[in-house]
Amino acid sequence: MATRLKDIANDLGLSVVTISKVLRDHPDIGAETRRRVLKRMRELNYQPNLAARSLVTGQTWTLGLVVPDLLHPFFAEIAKAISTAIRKQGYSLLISSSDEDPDLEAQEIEQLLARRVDVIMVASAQSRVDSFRRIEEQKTPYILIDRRLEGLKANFVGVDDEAVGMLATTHLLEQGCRRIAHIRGPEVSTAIGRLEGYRRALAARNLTPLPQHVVSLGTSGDHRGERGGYEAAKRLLSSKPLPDGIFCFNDPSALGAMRAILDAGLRIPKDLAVVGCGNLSYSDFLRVSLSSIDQGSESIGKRVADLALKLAHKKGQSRPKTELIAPRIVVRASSGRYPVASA
Amino acid sequence: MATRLKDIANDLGLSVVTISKVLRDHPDIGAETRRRVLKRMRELNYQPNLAARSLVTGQTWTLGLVVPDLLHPFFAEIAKAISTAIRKQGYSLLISSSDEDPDLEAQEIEQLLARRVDVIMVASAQSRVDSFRRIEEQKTPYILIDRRLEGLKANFVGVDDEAVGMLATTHLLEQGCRRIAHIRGPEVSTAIGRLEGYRRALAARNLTPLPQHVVSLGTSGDHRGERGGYEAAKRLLSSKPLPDGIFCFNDPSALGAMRAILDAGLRIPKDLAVVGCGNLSYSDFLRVSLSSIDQGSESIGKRVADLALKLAHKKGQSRPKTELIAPRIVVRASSGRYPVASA
DNA sequence: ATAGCAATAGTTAACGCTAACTGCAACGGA
DNA sequence: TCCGTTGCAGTTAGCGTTAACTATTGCTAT
Repeated sequence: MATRLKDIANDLGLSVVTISKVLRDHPDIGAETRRRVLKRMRELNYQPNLAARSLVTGQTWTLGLVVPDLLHPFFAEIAKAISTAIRKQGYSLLISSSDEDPDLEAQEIEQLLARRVDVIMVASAQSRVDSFRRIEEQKTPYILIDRRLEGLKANFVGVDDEAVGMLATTHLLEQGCRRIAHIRGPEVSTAIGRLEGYRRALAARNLTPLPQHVVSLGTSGDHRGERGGYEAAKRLLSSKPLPDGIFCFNDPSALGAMRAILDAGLRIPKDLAVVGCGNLSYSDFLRVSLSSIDQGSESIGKRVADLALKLAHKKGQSRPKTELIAPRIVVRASSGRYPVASA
Repeated sequence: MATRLKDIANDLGLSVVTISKVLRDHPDIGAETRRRVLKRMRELNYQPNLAARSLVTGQTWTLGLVVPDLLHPFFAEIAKAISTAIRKQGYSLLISSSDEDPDLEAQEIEQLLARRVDVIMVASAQSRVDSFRRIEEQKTPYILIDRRLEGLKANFVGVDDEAVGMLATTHLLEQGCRRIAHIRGPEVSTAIGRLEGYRRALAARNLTPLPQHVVSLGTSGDHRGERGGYEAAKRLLSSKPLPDGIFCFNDPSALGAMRAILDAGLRIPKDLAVVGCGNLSYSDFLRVSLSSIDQGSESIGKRVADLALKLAHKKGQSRPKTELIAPRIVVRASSGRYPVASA
């Protein structure tokens, strides 16, 4: 069916190895022979069988990526950036979506190990490290994206979540908010980091958050958090004293929260300012455009890719690297500095 | 490093083939032997080397997907649905984003061919069929998603674009619009089909669109079409007579168009009703929530996956299949039936 | 002349797995 | 008793490629 080295070798009266050497730019081939071989390769549209090559070299020229949700623009953008960056080097990308399910994620990681991908990249939904120990056993390099795991010394690329929390909270403080609430995410490093940043920003002004002003999204409901944000905000709206600003774990939860606030007849940002995190593409078109922390997903993707390529090429273990991306804030109507559509 | 069949065979004093047979549930293995082998496999955490297996079977248990843009929720959802559906059968998904660039897409297809994926699935940004002829040469089954190509008899799964155009336009007619404009997309099958549906819906009421009421998004600008929609709408707003309804090729262009309309001081839907296509996730949260045609991307993904699995298993060629998904309309504020936020 | 080397091409074996066939013992029916 | 069958395991060969040697020239330096 497909052309093999052997076909070219037969056509030209050469040995298979000679053709293979031409393919790999091996020095000990004469100019004329090389020319003939290359010509015939083009004619037959030769494509090396990567399975065969992998079998002997141990490299697959394939990287594996596991994300919690491909639909989430944050992860989609990372995936896209990785794909673009590695393409040039001849690598392909095996992507799977774990649906935020730790078991599914573990299963996917096993798949990637079975396929002997050169590097595994995971934005993990797990809290246990078992899967990663398995990866280490197989001596496959891996990179954690966005979320870290306790007790795991691994390569990591992600946003500086504490900086995220501080940036958002400090911004709200600067807008004049004094009773700032936080809708926090699940028990993963990102949520913990943002919560910590929120606390530290308040502490820097000698403020302490009221217990009833830190509520959790909960794990129930839709995966993106709109519903969770809606309900968390409703709880905040019935708390006393009423908060005058909310820093939301992510943009979907911020959208949910804004809906709850508007439904309750309050004004954004006049009565309550809102800041999200993620800076989703459609923020500009919202009823009240959402201020948000940009996590630089494209740059995360790019740096994951660069690190992955580095790991793919060097054989031995190397000391785990941590790359923190600095977040930046994009201020829109929901936190007040600009004209407000809903006012 | 990783466990091989040979290791298990040595441990148990059996031959490699016996182990391989257990692995594949071959009948001629005794119950006791099978038990011992399975036990040892679990202990050693055995994972078959898929490269080796592929080499001998000719199957890679890998499917390839090329989309124009992973960030676009339509394609992201398709990718996710495919990934979920094929996982259960032990297949993995190689995904690449062509960035709407025909040359890049052709290159990616070559990559997938070199990797001998079992089925190639493409939402194509190409207008030429060369790449697909290449796929046919290699006798790899393939499926076109969403966009068809002229002169290509291929498996196709996508929304019925003419129905999309008719649905949107008929809806606007029912809302009382009489001068309905269309912001059309590029010269690909989807845009052509929707335009055709738009024309037919009008024709069914003995209406003909004015030439100045069919404007093109253009290829320039950002890939999602917000900017294009904005500018196309501005052209429409300076045309005479002013349209009273716009059917937009996709949601981003509808968002752009809505911004242009609001910027011009007009009201949606009172002065101008707008319908998009794609039913993006955040439609509920927009300044004016956008009526949109839902293309059933999840069901497209599911059906692509099912078809792909079928193609992967049967060896011979089979007659190309076409599966058309029926679109449905989701009516929101931008086309009037519901209370309007911006009014 | 002739060891020694560079330049070029070929030989051999192996990567880990599976398809197809062969071997052998035990059993049952004629 | 003998043969055919059935149940179970092993042997052989090959998938397409590459790593690591080996072989054959012809040339240069001694």
